[in-house]
Amino acid sequence: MTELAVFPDPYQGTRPPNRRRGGLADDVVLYVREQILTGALKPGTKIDQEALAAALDVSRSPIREALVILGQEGLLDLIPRRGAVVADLTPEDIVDHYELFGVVAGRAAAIAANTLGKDEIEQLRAIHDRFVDGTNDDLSALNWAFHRIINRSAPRRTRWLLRLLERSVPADYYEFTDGWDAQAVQHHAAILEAIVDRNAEEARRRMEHHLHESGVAAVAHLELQGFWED
Amino acid sequence: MTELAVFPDPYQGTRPPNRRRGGLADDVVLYVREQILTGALKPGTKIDQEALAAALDVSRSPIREALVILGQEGLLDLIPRRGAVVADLTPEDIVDHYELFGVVAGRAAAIAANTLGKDEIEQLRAIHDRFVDGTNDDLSALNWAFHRIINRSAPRRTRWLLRLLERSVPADYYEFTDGWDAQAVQHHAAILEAIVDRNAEEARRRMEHHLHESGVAAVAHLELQGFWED
DNA sequence: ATTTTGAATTTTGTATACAAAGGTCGTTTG
DNA sequence: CAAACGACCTTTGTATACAAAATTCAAAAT
Repeated sequence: MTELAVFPDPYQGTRPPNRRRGGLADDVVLYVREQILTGALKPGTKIDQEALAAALDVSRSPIREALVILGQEGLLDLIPRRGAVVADLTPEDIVDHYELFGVVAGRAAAIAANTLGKDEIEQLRAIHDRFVDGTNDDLSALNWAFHRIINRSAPRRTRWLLRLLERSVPADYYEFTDGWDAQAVQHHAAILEAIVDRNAEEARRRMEHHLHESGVAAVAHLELQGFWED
Repeated sequence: MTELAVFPDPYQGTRPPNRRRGGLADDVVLYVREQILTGALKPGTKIDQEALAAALDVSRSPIREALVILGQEGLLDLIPRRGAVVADLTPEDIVDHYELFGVVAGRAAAIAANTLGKDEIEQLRAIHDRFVDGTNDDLSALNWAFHRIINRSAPRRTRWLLRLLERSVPADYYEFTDGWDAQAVQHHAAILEAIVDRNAEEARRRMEHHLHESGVAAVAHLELQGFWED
């Protein structure tokens, strides 16, 4: 099946060119997740394993493993002996999800404020400067790099949870929501300032606020896209 | 294979007596998770699918689905074409995990302080009173009931994450750690008070503190059990 | 003696086969 | 006419078979 690059790939380039990453299940996960998050698969829709297998030209084995993963992510409801259905994703769910993202990323920001080295703070500032500039760069990559430096300072389990929360939610709103870049620049600036000041509590609050606003933007984006039509 | 009841089951009694819940994969998950969390399976140990299948007398299909789930929970590292390895679980990981548990449960507590009805608060107080009394009751069940009422008030996604965080960590420390019951009573009392006072920020702080201390207790319990020996 | 190489073996990943539970739809019965 | 029943079909869950990658281990080369 075709490989769809939906999210930034930290392993980019570090992997032999034409070698597949994981198994077919990973591809199925990416495909179905995309279908759900773009609204192509509406909540309540039953996943027909056989049909999906036929459509993607794989057997049911990798399909089933993919469904298990998406079930764990909360994007599918797996009902024993009755199959998988697309989970209900209301605006409240999205807001709630980003709120959770906020408290976890906020924890990471607080840790970053306490532990980031002078050099890492310089990196952060350099990335932020390019983000402010806004020309000659992929903004979403810079946004990702900014958060990456902060999150890297958090302990392992926190990084694990951040990755999980990042996956199961639409990630392309910042490319389309009008005025979001300007807002994000403000937020990042405030977060950076708090980190420079070694003010952990303020860094936490500002990161929570940033993610809260991200949630609002994500909901607006989905509504505009007709995610909740019909 | 034998069914091992490790965690409290909210569906207890609401399900036809002799009917299995999910598939065999669920049983495998419970079994392997228990093996990992009790230290029977040490970090770094490779999971032999064939051997596990033989040991539990099932085929590799449910085994593989179980490994995927445990991989998502962070208890196994799944390396493509190379198999599953028991993940490293250091004291720092446990502490970090409970800290995360804390910020999420803290969010739930804050919401509870704002939204719980008078009747629900009465239920909470009733359960807490029995918890304080300490006789004629299963303390761990009461502990669970206390948190359940609070968590029920949180939105769906938050409840989902709480369930996830609850699973992948040892849950029986409170039965063995000396003096834990007394501490838990104090914590619960403080949380209840903040909720009664409709003081959301205080409820959050106290819940975070409660989970933080739980993490400390969990680490102490694991250390006492020789979880990190050899 | 250490490293390298490559066939044999093991183990994973995927496909297919089979058993059983769930759903469908027409018939029957009150 | 509505509800209950049941034979038929569909779909899931599990087992098995097969292909390909990884590991092992012994022999050869440096």
